Amino acid sequence: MSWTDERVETLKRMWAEGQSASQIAKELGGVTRNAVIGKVHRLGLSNRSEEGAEAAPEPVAKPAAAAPAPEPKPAPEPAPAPKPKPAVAAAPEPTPEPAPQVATFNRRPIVPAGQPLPPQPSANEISPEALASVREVEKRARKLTLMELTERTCKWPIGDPATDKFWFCGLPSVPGKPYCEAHVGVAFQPMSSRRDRRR
DNA sequence: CCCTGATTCGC
DNA sequence: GCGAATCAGG
Repeated sequence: MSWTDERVETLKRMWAEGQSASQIAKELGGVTRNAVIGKVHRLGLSNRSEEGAEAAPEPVAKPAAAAPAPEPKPAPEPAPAPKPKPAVAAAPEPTPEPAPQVATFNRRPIVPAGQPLPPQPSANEISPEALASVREVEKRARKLTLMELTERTCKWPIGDPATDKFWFCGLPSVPGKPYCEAHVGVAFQPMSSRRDRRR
């Protein structure tokens, strides 16, 4: 891979946005973070501050709600809409994943108005052990913020996104999965037997 | 250990 | 110019 104008442009844009070198490298593909850093320096924009330009935009975002996919995969064009919904995982998983139930047990989840929440798993069949495990593990959640999540941290949302009482599990995720052991247990269920009979 | 950017230096 | 290796740090 070489530094085509287009790739350089993407690099510049992402760097300006506060994306890390490794993130940029992933986006571009075919290069390592070292390459990105090297290029950044050669371009002379090592310092993220730009004279007479934007007022240093904080890294990525400071969402009041939630802005999931920190990885705008394609399109070097559009700015990543920081508006998405409580959906989180970016799992290349074919497994049916019943959107994480965001908080609340005795109440219908309070969704930040607007975005339709994906199909609720509702009263599905999750082993009591799994549920117990989840309750247990959530007490030890690292309570990470959106920006603290990495590919190795559990991205299971805990709490109500509409309030301050919201964070992500953050415990070590199962390799290849977006969640920790406990949350994988409730997130990934086998093709339900007869639920959903038709269609 | 995970991650960050910075620097060096052979290519 | 490029980027792996290395350094320095959180």
